Amino acid sequence: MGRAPCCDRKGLKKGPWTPEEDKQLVDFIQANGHGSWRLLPKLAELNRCGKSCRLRWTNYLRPDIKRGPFTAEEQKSIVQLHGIVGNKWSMIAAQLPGRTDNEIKNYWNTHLKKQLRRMGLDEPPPGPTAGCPAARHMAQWETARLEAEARLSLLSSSGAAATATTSGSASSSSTAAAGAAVAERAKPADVFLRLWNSDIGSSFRKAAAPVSVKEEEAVVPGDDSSAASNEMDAAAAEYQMFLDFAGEELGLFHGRHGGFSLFPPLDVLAEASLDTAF
DNA sequence: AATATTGCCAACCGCCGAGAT
DNA sequence: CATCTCGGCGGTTGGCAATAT
Repeated sequence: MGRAPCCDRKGLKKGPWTPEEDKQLVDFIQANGHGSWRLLPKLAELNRCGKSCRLRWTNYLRPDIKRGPFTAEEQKSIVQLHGIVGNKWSMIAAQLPGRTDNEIKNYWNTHLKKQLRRMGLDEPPPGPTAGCPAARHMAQWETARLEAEARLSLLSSSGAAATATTSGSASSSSTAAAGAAVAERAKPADVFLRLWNSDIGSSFRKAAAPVSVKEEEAVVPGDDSSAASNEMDAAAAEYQMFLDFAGEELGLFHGRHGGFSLFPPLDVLAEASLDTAF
């Protein structure tokens, strides 16, 4: 019953790959394709588990992998996407051509997480709402919102007097409202703001806010948590609506724009071509 | 110069869903 | 339908390099 065993787990080499092993693997895949990873090590005469070969190929040897430091645009995309989908590294990687999920995960854990922590925007401490995706991602959401506002002031400064709202991470919904007002006047091709100012964004904000506040409250064991639980469910539902909206309306997770970023480059933004965004 | 500490990242581990038998 | 593996994913770790003391 079932398939044949994956591989003989005895005597297989582990640890860092040597240049010779790399060459063997690359030569074989370029000549034959990887086909079945289970059979590959035997066919390529590698003393490695198929899983190890797959990992080495996808994370390091693949010819289309982009090496080198992350660009500012890539960093932004990672932060924004992480704010939306969380630790779905493969999903984030799919939007960043040439980058692997492992690379992005490492970069997040070693660089971006620290940056956000310095800004006071790291994930909330474990608590009663730790499992609520809406609460968990509000900090990153806020990061993206602040950038949208900064871009708005740049855009509006060319026409009318700029009402810059870059007041830092402590800014509240009032600055969001100010940003929305400017957005209404400027009609920018800003995907984020369109989303933020939509009914979906509005209901998401309303649903998420009480959860964030509750997060700071201590929970006494034995308390009736059904009310809080209901709010968590509501916030999660709103969050799901946002995800659906982002995915279906914006083509966020289908690479429709080829190399996704919520924020197009400023020069593109200045041309304000809505057709390219939707 | 020697040692300790910190940061980085390649690779491993364990879990899970899909699919084969 | 049950059982089992494969392939893929996210979390974690170990070792090396860089930096600080």
